[in-house]
This record gives sequence, structure tokens and C-alpha cells, in this order.
Amino acid sequence: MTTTHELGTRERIVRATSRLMQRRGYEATGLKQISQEARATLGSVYHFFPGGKAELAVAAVRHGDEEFAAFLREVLDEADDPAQAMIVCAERLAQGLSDSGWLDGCPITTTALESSGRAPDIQRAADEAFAHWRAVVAARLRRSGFAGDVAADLAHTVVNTLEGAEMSAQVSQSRTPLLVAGRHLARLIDSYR
Amino acid sequence: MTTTHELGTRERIVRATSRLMQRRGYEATGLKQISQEARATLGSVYHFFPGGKAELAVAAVRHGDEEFAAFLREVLDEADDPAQAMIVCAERLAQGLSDSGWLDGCPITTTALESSGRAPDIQRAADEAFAHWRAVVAARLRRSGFAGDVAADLAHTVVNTLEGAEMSAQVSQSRTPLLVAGRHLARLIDSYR
DNA sequence: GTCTATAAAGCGATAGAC
DNA sequence: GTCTATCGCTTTATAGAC
Repeated sequence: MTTTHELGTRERIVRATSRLMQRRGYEATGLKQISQEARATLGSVYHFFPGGKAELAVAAVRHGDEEFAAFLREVLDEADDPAQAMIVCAERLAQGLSDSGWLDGCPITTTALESSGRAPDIQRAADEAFAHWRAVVAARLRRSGFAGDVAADLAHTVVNTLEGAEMSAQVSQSRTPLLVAGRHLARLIDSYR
Repeated sequence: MTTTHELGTRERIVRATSRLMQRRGYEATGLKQISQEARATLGSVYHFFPGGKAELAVAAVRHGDEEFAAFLREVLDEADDPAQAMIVCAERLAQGLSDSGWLDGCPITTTALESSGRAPDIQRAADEAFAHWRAVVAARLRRSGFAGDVAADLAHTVVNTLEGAEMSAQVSQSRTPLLVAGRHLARLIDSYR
């Protein structure tokens, strides 16, 4: 699942773009760098993505969307209680972030902010990703008996608090923001029981 | 406070940089654009900031730091109860964001993420800004009787949740993430009373 | 302090052979 | 589908007159 050796050219390009934009953002990521990292030529990049860098960014954001949604689904099922699951989720994010040398934060946030108000297609893809993640969280809460509207509201804050804490943890190179966020989200969820 | 007419050249440059990087981020903001917006020449920009774009970004982040800290101090004093103040704060942020046509999010987040792991001076300035904002929130909580460690933890989540909600609101062009965040933060704070 | 001109490098994108 | 060469433009930064 991590090896890129047997992947098709198109998939290698998308993964390289996703990874580079996660670490450096949209503007600082060059097409030359992408083609190098993907072991593809510039001609191949434009063959698969005639829309150029913007079209590439949309594909990368969608890739990050699926990646994080899968992580969420997996980690939210590791505890019986969804409140407890928040703590596990935040811990896992802190671990991954620190293991990457504080380089791999949210795969789409930087690109989302850079494109906000300036690249509608990319912005829409990012918006859809956040909505997708909220849907995963809301479904988990409903499965544990929370009412639909309460679950929907909580899903907003769960995703947004994790986003803010991940950003803060990355900038301060500290796990604390995420660990505190996990505990507070658990407490907030419990307050609705 | 909004007029730039009587300001010195250096201050005009800092404000133009701060505003441009708030809207477009670090990488997409050009020095030519900054000098134009600041009604200064490129020579003047390098005269005041010999370190170039990176030094300019540090000054802009510090400017955004003070700007948002002043906003926080002001809005947190508008309600007697700090929990109620969170709702007011989130509403005010939602109003400002929507009034700007969803362009003016957090003044430093995009730049902070873009520079994370690649421009230590800018990253440090952003880290100091977040710590500053947490200190303002923690002081307000302690003033209402919260214990120091509880207030410090809550300050983390208050700032990070507002950050995440502001980002999400900007991308989705909706006030909902911020309004929900305000209510949930109030509830979380109340749970410690 | 201000201004213009320009250097040096990098960018996204395209063309066209294979 | 892949590859190389290159166009046209923009970028940060510097030089030097005023």
C-alpha cells in the first residue's frame, strides 16, 4: 500500500503531488519536482492532466480526502465509545505528525487555504473533503445512539478542532495541542450523553 | 485606524504585506505587489527589510499577531461570562469573514503552514503568535475563576478550534462551522464550572 | 531614502519527434 | 505514452544614479 513500484504512471503522479502539496503547499510545489518525484516526465504529467497544475491539485486533494477518510473510519472503530475514540484519534495524529519530523500535517489544509477565493475547483474539492470527513464522524456518532442533528454539529467541531490542533501542533512542533484537543472533544461528546 | 495615508513607509509596507499574505499566502505574494500596494518602491522595501521576503513575512506575522490579540482582548470583555464570550467571538469572526467576501481568514495561518519546516524564522513568529493568543484567552478564563491548568488547556482548544472553524468556514463559505464552534466552546467551558 | 534598470534563475506550459 | 527542448513570463534580489 506504501510501495509505488507497481503503480501506473497516473497514480504515481497523483501520489507525488499529494505528498508534495501536503508538505510544501500548492504554490511552492513545482511541476518539475512532481515529475521527478513520480518518476515520470513532464510530457506524461500533461498527458494525464491537460489542465496543468490546477487539475493536478484537484486530484491530489481528492487523494488526500480518501486517505484521511480511511484513517478516520479505521481509528474511530478502535474504541467502543466514540468519546474514547477521539482520544485515540488525536494520539494517532500526534504520533504520525511527530514521526514525520513535523512535516506531514493535514494533506489538504495548506492547499485549501492557498486556493481559497482564487481557484474555485481546488476550493470545492477541499470543501467536499471536509464534508466527507464530517460525514464519517457523524455516522460513527449516530451508530452510538446520538441524534442526527447533535451528531452533525459534533462532527463539525470534531473535524475543525482536529484541523486546528494539527496545524498548531505542526507549527509548535509539539504533541500537546492534539492531546488536549482529544481530551476536550471526548468531554464535549460525553456532555451530550 | 484603517487609513494608511499618514503612516510611515515602513509601516505601510508591513501592513500591505500582512494583508496580502492573509489573503494569498506567502508564496503567492510578490514583492512587486507588496511595493505597489504599499505605495513604495522596491528599493524602499529592501532598504527597510534587507533580509528580503522572509524578513518581511516575519514582520507581517507579528503584525497579524498584535491585530488578532487586540481583537480577542476586546471581544472577550464584551460578555461577563467567558463561555458567552466564546459565542460572541465566533459570531464576530463569522461576520468579519463573510463581510470580506470570505477572503480575510486568519491573518497568519496560511503563511504559518507554508513556512512550516522550511523557514524557521517565520515558523517561530507564528508559534509565538498562537502562544500569545492562548495567553490572552487563559488570562480571561483565570479572571473568571478558572484554575491555571484548566485555563491553559482550555486556551489551547479555544484558539485551535476557532482556527479550524475559521479555515473551514472560509473554504465552505459558510458561517456554520464558526457558529457551531462558538456554542461547543461555551459548552465545554461551562462543563468545568 | 527613493527610484529605475537589470541580472540570474525558476516557473507553467507547449511543440513535436519518437 | 514518453521524452526533450524551448518559449514567454515572472520571480527575488542587486546595482547604482539621484
